[in-house]
Amino acid sequence: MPSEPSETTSGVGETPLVVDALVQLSFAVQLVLTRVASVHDLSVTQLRLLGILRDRTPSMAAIADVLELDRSSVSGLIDRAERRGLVVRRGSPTDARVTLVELTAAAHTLAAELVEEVSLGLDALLRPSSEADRAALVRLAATLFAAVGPGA
Amino acid sequence: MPSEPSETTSGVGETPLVVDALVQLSFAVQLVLTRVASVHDLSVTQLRLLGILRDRTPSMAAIADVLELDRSSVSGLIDRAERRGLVVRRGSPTDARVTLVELTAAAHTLAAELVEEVSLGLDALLRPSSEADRAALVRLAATLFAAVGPGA
DNA sequence: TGATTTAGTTGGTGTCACCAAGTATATGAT
DNA sequence: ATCATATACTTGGTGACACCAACTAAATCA
Repeated sequence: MPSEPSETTSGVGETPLVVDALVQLSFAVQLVLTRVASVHDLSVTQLRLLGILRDRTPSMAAIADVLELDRSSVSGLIDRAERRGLVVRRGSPTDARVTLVELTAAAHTLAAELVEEVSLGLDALLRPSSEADRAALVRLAATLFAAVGPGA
Repeated sequence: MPSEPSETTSGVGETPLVVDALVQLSFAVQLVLTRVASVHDLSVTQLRLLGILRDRTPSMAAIADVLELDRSSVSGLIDRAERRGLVVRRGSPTDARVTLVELTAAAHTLAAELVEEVSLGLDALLRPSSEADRAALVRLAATLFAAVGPGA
């Protein structure tokens, strides 16, 4: 539950502290993403989209799966991205039903900048933490990643 | 956000891994929040709002500060929450300009359920990780708050 | 008192996410 | 080979959310 720093009364199991920490951390990261995105006049979703397309050219359906969005949501998302010159729709050579989505050259450049800026923002967030704790975070995310699957 | 060597990063060395981990983790948490919220027909923002109001009765401005939202966004947020019987607007006895926002009894009950469900969801996420890594996560989040302060 | 700041609302715009319904293409069963 | 069904994507409609600019009302201070 997104609460403020302290106080987590109930809490199931015996891990309210961890739960709070996770939620807080998550919102802090989202805030960094939101800020970086907004500097470039993008939404966090568009930012995420660029991240996904940096090394892939997936179908609409594949994008919907990764983002856990409805297909129609992806249609709109790609419409807007296309209108802004960030992506191009391409037909699939093997299946006339599918549409593949590809980053434009300009968007590739932009994506690189965004990665840089997000890194800077998150580094700032992590700077006060110990190296050991950061390593633990990486392990934790890797474990989680194995269970849940690729997210962004 | 997939990684890429972020060259110019000032302080930390092998940054991209940690950055990736953080972002992945953040989206995984948001996904849990989104699901829990949607089961109760709420948005993540409303969920967050309930979390904040659980132990406070802040002014509109204070809510805007904590959530880092525009005041007008908070107006709309509270409008919708009020329409759904989750909160009540109360005038301040000391300053006729300010509006205090309070959870209804029903919303208090709901908030407790939500905390429960989020805890379950996040516990599931963390289950495969070691106790030591979870402890590191808590430390990390705590450090982060000391530096950045509440609000995220 | 009169000017300025602060609190909150309203109106307008754009993004985003959903659902239901529709088209087109592929696949499977008979 | 054909017909039913499944899959890929789009369209239209709705609502939430977030922003900005402009506005009212109440405090503050000069």
